[in-house]
Amino acid sequence: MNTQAKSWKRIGMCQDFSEADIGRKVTLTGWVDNRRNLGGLLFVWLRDRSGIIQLVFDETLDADDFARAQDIRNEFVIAVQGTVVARAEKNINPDLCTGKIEVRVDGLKIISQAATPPFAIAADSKVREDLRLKYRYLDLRRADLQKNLILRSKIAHCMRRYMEENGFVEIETPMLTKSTPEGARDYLVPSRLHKGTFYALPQSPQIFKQLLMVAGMDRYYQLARCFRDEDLRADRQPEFTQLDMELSFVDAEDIMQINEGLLKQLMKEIMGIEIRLPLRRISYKEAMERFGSDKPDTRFGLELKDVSSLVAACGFKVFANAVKNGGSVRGINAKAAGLSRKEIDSLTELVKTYGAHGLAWINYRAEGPVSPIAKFLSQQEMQALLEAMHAEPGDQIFLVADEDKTVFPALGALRLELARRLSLIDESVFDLLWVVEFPMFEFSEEQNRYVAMHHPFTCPMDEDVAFLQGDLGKVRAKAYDIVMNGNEVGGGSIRIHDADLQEKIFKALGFSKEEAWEKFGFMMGAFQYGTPPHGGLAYGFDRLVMLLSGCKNIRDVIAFPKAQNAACLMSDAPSPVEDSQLKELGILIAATEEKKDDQLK
RNA sequence: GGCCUGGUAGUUCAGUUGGUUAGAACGCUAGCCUGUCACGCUAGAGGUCGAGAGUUCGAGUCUCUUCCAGGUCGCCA
Repeated sequence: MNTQAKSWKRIGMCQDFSEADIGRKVTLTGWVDNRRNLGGLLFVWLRDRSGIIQLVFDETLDADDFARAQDIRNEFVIAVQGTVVARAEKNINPDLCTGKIEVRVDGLKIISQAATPPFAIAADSKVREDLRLKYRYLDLRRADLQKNLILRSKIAHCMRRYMEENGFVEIETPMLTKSTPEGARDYLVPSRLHKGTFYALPQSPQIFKQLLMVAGMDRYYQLARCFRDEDLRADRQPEFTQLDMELSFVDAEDIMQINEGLLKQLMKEIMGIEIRLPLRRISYKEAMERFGSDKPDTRFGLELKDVSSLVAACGFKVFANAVKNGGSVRGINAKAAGLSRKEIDSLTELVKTYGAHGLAWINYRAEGPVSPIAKFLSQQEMQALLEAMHAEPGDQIFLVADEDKTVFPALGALRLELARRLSLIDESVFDLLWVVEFPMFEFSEEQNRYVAMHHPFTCPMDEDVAFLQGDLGKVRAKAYDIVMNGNEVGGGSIRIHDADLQEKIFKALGFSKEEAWEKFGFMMGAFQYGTPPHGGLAYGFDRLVMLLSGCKNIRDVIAFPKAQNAACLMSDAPSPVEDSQLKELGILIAATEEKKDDQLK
């Protein structure tokens, strides 16, 4: 071999080379992406994180090397030495960044052979999700996933830079923390030194960041790992990352302003989009009434209309009763939708999953309205209804009648589904807005009491404090969510820094002073020693990256995500542990069905 | 916990009313090939139809149970 004495250290990555390097002697390393063997001539695409460059092996190569080149297979890791040469005009590949050049190989080293991968390593390959997750390290070789992780890193860097420039200090908070009631299920970690007790992994750094304000750190931020033991969704993983921040001596206005600055910088640097400030703000009430959602997608219309008063006295019992019982009848006008009966049936199934009992519809044809509820309505009632819905011939009206807490989500979901089916969403638009004036409390049927909608340290709006002794449902919070394209990407609030007010809130939530001290004592204790007014916000970092990368699933922006059942298909976590480990922790596992079966054998 | 969709070759999928030996493309193996870039040509290997039970003369196809994956409602302060 004529090149043995030379170094095999690469002098650059695959995509670093261009026509400017023609004639240059190079050493390259990477994975074999693809090969085309023409007998006396062999083409290999060499791939690394940067991209692809074509290698040519031909008769000018040492005979030994050429023979070994025949053994090269996809995904082998190789090193080559050679010369960058120009491609003839007719051989230029316009789809490749390096398509005008190639490397004429004069030395080959097979660094690592590869078994045939279980699926093709290609950007567009459709592969079963469980296979992708089991062989995640191969899946991550795909250019599109690598692109996502690189974008994720860029976004994190952009955020950190903005925070540092604005006087924030990055501080790490503990992962082994105290389990607190309220909120999501905790992931628990048993303690060896204190048998029978458990740490909890943080659902968020909430309490610690507030204590940092008590400590006088003034402005804190962290790219914080968080854990919630709840069921997964396409945009929800059990462990995830937040950009978390907390600021002292601020009001909601200050926090929104500083975050608008962050969003502006982010959109400009990452997406090349100039957003106009200040961002739109709408109240929770308005969001629900107009869009049926507290995270409205306002890139399209199809707004909800309240027609309760028009049908309160009509002959259709479902409508009349809904209004009589304090609920409402609301509708959406699907302009010129032209949906078939079958499609309407599938929409009915959709609203039923949100608890609606049915979906009333009206096809407003040129010759008049056609509807299964037409026979229950007088001509005047129908006319008033159509007018209220701004109906024109060709439109389809959909109506849901129930309690508001059912009507809103049902119509909110229907609105999104209609937009998808009618292709009303412009995917190139980024729609950012604040939703403000959230309710402080929501009634939990399960616990038969009011619970904090955000968390119990959220400050109520000044003008609503009086309602704390009365109608808790009326109390609004100094809380705000940032919504992007119908997704909640961040949320926060002004916190309570006044012990008396905090006590009132706990009382409203049904905690005695003793209970509150037992659960949150270290925090309430801290607040006795001089607490600045403070508030903060946290972004769902993974979700934000997902939206900015255009991905539909949060797994595609996380290096090693969990499957839908929260398991890691690659490492097989969670898994049983050795009995000795359990013994050391003082833990006994209650017999499961499986174990009982084993014992019977 | 509920609902919906899917599971057939290594991968992506087709498989009609239950009926002969379950197919295609890509990938893989071998051979040929000096300008390929979705290389081409020839030949070949590769299947517990997710698993179990049932109906039937006969099940990839029908029924039940179950496992796995995805989506979703509940849940996610």
